[in-house]
Amino acid sequence: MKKVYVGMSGGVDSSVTAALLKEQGYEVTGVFMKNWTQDLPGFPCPWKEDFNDAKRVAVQLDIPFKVYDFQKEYAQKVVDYMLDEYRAGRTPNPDIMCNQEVKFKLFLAAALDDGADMIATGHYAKTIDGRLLRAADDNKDQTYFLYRVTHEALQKTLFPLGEFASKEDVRKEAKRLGLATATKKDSQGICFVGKVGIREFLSQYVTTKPGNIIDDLGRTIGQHDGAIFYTIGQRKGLGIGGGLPCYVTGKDMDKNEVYVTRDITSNNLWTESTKLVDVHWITSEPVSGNTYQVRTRHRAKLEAATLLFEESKWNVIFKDKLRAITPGQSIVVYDNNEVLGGGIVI
RNA sequence: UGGGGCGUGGCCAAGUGGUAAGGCACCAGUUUUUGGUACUGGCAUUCGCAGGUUCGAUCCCUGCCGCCCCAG
Repeated sequence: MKKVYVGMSGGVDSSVTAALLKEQGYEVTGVFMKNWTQDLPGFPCPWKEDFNDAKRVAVQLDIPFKVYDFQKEYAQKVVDYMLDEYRAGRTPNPDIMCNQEVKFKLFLAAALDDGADMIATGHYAKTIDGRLLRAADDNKDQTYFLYRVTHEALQKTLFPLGEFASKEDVRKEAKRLGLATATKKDSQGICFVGKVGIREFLSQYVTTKPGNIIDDLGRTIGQHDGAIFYTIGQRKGLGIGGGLPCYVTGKDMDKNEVYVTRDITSNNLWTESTKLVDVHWITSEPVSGNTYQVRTRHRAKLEAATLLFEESKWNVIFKDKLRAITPGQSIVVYDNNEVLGGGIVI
């Protein structure tokens, strides 16, 4: 009987994951990863609540329950990474880093060390022979967040929810199983900051100064309270009225300037190609010159793009120009249903 | 201080005698395990100010204030 350690966050998805595996005959142990516990002014960190929910479900399922404390590593690998990227003027994706560094590295290692044969999470994805495949439910597919997980880690991972046709089915399953978390609301936003906006979070760690908002004709048309808060394609929060909406097209951290356009078709907003850094390919790299499907943000539709390896860098040439391709964000490459890997926009 | 034009919510902007369109911004909500996007809803008892005409004025008249343009 295989021993599986299931990462239980206290949400429905991981609860169902644990329950299903147990039902399938695995020897399941629930593990709550304690990654972040700090409160922010006005926003208590929800970790305790989540912990209680996870524990509650473990008791219901009558499975062993453990807590792994990764706070130190999480702060370093995820939060510091995120802050550094923002300071550098890029827009990072901390959840991708969390999967790479914490869930599918630290957690996996600790679980194996504890005697586990496999780990499992409530991600909507499939894995076969250490390959990563899109979830059956295209609407919930979370492979975008998982492209940096290694082949070796995937070989020891189970994603039971990948076969579900919809989130509704997962909820039904949770109800059928009578899980305490069956009706718990889905979490959104960066996992560790909970309900807090990224803006409030960053404010705690960086000092910011007001600066100019400049349009494509070089005119200063407004003021912002810190370039770090803005990202490419952003519309809200600029406070500029009159005429058409404004979208951020770029920023200069040294000058503390934010650039915008009112022209939704502006070339500053639409990109036809980009280079990737820190690429990660799960089993093998793409064939240079071939066309694949890429995803430039979670839940964005797959877009055709040609991958070209030139001057030691992977270039992505989109079939159609894409909106708001943002440095620091990830582009994930798909070969039909399989995730080949991806990289970070330079 | 001669001529012309304008002043509608934070911004842009319709209306022009019958009781304030629309867009942007903003706020709220929905969607979303990143940022962001998108979607839905809310948002001027009031039209620079003061008088007058009228049953009734943002719309007509007078004066004042402010702004712009052309002449200078």
